[in-house]
Amino acid sequence: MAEKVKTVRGFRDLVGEEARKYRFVVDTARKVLERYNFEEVILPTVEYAKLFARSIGEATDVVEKEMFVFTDKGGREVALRPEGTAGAVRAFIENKLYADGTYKKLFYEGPMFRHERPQRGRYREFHQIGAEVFGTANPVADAELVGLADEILKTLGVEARLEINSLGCKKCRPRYREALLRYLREHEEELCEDCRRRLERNPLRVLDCKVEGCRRVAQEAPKITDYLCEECKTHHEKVKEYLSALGVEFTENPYLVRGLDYYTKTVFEFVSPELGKTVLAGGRYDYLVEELGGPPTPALGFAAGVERLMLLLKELPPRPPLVVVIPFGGEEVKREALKVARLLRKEGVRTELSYREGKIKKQFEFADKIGADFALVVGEDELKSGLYTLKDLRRREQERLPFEEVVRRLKEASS
RNA sequence: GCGGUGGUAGCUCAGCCGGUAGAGCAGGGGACUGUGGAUCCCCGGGUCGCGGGUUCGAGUCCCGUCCACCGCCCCA
Repeated sequence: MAEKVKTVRGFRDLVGEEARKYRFVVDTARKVLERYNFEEVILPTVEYAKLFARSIGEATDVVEKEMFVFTDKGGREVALRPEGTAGAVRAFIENKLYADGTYKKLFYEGPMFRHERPQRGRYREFHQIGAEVFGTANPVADAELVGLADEILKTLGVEARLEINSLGCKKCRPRYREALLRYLREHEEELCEDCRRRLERNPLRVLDCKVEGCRRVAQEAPKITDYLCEECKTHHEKVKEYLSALGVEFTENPYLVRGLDYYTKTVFEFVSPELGKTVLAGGRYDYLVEELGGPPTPALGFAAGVERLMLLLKELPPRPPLVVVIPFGGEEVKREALKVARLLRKEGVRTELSYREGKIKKQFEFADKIGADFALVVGEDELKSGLYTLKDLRRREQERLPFEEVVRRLKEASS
């Protein structure tokens, strides 16, 4: 045999049940999003690399070491998108979606790419379904967006606990950063190696380090919520108030910081206790549109990890019942079976026409093997009498029925 | 990127101190000439992940490499 070509590391096929799970997650999320009047945008997978550097942040891990970057034939640096928000913002600006002066609610879905070590629930090509709201600073939007996320997870039957925090704005975050940095410097020798490195670059990250010593230091660290300016504080209080009004349960986590630079004010994460991983996360990014060359536009959004949600699905909705049409006999029978199968499909019945030849026993074995619920025998006797043999393979009972009755029964079973 | 575990039949795995590969399930055929999940009989199937080394001889030992999984970092 010739050499087998395999998938690239971290890339994979979704086959059979995996494909159905993927579809179920995406379709379910889409239905909820459409009920909230979000509109789909279909975005490119490749963007100029600088888009991500400027939005996510030069110094973040995602940009620094996880992007698939390459040079195109014109010598431009392009990248496979590592997340969806940057592209959505770029599209919002490029298509001038701000022009009518209202706010815009968009969603997208598709593959993202990060060059990381693959493991369970983490692949180099993974999929996200994301939602973005452009053009409102109203905390009602924050609460409703989180509520929407909550509804998607509940509809999927996925359990996750919600954590929220506020990261402040241009006015208050620098003040907090200074205070935190001062505090962390005093305790530098208690921090792990990684965190000492983080100190200058991204001191907020130290707060959610899992190393014992760092956690102790973080416990006593100044909390951002104590440093919020009036506007941010009010915003944060309102978001919590509205969430409670919606009946969405949450816990406040002052150490929740997120790894991307563009966040302001509200940030949130839904964490699955079963996976020990975040399945959906997002927040507000009030300066990003402006920073990417658009008009000043407050905005917020989230992204859900499709693969992670797939791992948490308890059950898939069943496929509709399957009938196998079994031709038994000569050419005339095959012609009839072709027509019969087509008519059944036209009536909405999931139908497989058996291409097997030979003993009828083999035909039934085939029907059984592919998981059929019914077998419909089209043989010489059926042609003569006009009565078709319909067998319920689960109950192991069969009847000879006129075609109209066969259709009626199968349609009923399919509904 | 770092650490750990593992790759043997389609699948799950066994294979001892190195002596040239096995089980169960799955698959194909039959017992059973228009009826499937049970039973019995028969059968096919393997570059032991890949490359190199040690050895008279390597699935087994050594080195490298690829891949998967788990943890770390990070993240959806």
